[in-house]
Amino acid sequence: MPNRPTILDVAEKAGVSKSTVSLVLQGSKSVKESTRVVVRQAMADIGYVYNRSAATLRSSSSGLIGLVINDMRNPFFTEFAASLQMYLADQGYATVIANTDEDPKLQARMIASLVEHGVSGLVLSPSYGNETETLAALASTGTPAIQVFRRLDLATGFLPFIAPDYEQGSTIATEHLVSQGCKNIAFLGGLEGRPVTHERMSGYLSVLKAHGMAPIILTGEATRSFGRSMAASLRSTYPEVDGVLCFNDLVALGVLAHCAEHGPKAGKQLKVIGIDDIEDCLDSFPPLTSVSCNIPELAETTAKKLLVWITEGVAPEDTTRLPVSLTCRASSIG
Amino acid sequence: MPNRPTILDVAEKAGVSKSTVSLVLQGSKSVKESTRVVVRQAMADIGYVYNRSAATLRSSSSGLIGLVINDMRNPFFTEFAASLQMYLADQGYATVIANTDEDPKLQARMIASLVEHGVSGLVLSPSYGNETETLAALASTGTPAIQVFRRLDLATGFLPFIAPDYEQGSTIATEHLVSQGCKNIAFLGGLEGRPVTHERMSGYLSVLKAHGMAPIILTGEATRSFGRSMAASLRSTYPEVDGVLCFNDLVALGVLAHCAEHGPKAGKQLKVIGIDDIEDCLDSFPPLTSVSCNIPELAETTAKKLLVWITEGVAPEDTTRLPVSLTCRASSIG
DNA sequence: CTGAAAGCGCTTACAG
DNA sequence: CTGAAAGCGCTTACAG
Repeated sequence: MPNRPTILDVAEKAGVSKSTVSLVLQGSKSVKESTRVVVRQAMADIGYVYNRSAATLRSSSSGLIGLVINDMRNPFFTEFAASLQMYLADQGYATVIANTDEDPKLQARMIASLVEHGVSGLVLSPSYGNETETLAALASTGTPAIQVFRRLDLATGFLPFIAPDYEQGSTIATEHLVSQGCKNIAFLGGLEGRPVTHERMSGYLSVLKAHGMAPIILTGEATRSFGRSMAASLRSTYPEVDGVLCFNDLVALGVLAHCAEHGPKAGKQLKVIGIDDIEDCLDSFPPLTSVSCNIPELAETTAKKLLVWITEGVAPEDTTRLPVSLTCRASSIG
Repeated sequence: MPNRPTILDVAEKAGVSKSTVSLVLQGSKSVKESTRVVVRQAMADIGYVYNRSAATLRSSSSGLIGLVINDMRNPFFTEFAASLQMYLADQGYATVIANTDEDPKLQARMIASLVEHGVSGLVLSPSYGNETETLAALASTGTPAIQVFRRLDLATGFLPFIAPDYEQGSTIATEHLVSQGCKNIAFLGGLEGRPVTHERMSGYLSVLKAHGMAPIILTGEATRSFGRSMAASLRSTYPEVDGVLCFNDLVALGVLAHCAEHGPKAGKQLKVIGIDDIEDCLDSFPPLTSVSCNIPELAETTAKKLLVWITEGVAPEDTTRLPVSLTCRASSIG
């Protein structure tokens, strides 16, 4: 392969100066239509490929957006990532997705790497721990960055935060369980002491209080297998429980899996609700009622605010909460 | 924020020339340990951040690897992506993950964009269709690229291919069903006419032939919901079926979901096997027997071969098949 | 082991 | 509407 052609080659082929080629590349209005056509044709003829590194160096804007995710194996995050990437691609930005697997050390390294690559902006669904390093990596260049779903304590007033209104979500979910006649409602999953756990629990607590009911709380990992095992211990320890709100859909799906195997009948004897409304909710038995966070909308909002920040220098407000709704399916009606 | 410091600032602060700083950055052996320390310290002091765009421009190696995936919502691909990224990160490469959602148009655009960004190499799990454009985008710069899992027809001899040995997988899975006493074994899922469907079917067909059994084949989408609905029609149309091999785990999990709801008893009356061995196999009811492709190993093999190609110019052989194994769980033993 | 100089492929004012 | 020139921040031979 001979040396990759440059705008100089294009300019020569098209019989214009390289500035003109550059302007065509940027879609400038000040290039005559006829020259634009000639230049485009020349590019096609000699197989020109735009070199973004050069452009980035000169203009210090890479057109690259970093997305750092704490758990890419959770379908919820995957759906968010896919939506965000689609939207950004439409706007001419490429997305670099990095998975930190809840490892804060890795998170700091990934962010540092993305910053070196000159990302124009960053979306972070953070892992907890090591906050100082993570934020230092971010602060080193002043790259616009938004945190989503979870909030790092140290980052208030520095990293704008966008998330679904989990408190509202757990409120309407718990109200729904009450209206379905549940008398003993448990909350399952979510790691103790995490802000996001408390948020998702808060509506549950206030609704129970309003109805004079006592909370039953079993915290733990947000996984299917935790859901399965908790369903078992719930049954032996609190046999009176007839409704559960789960930290997320994975936990709820684990509960349903246990019920399918050992009973009680989900939907009938035990009403189950998850949070996130991932696609798998449709295919469980019975289909899972869940608090829908409208992931595509959340992704689009995040992308829009980030792009405004990047292109116009206007940072979003410190906290944005998006409304949620309850998608009722058979697991809570019966 | 004042202008981001450059190696010139570091050099000044450390009292050396900028070449020396550059050598330190590259970990060159020819810098005295004592100067190395001084330079590193200077970097830390003034908050220096490496500018990779500049380095890329000069050295034409970006340290960026593109991963283009046809379906990021399938946990199988997510696990592959996560493994690949971890391995590459260890080697100092950042991964750009792009999802094409089975859209070949999008695939061509994504690849073109990655190439513009100067990725050092590319891993492609292709969407079918539009092959010419996809390959043209790839060929435009001669970027080393490997296709995984699926193979584009036009790409033979041009895009090396790495995949699990699906034929072997379907062979051992079908043998297992036979050894468990199944008399009527069906194959479920996978789109008609796709090479990957035929591969996964081939072992099934040959084992059935060897045992003088007649094949029962229902092709279709590789999703949970397809699995559910196919389980229903299987039961009404072929009630004699006592074993099924599914195109992938999602289909098999759909079948299990149907069985949990309507019977027959999976594992007992109907033995079910999937392919891919994703994590969810552990949490279904009953746990799903599956052909394990050893995703982390596949990811590592792919990464290693790609890096050898990039750094030493040695392309991998045209086809690499990795061995598979059967992970037996309750869905096929009863 | 370290320094001075050229150049990677673009964009960006500035003239004309 | 188009051209000539400078420069973005590195790396890379080449001297010394």
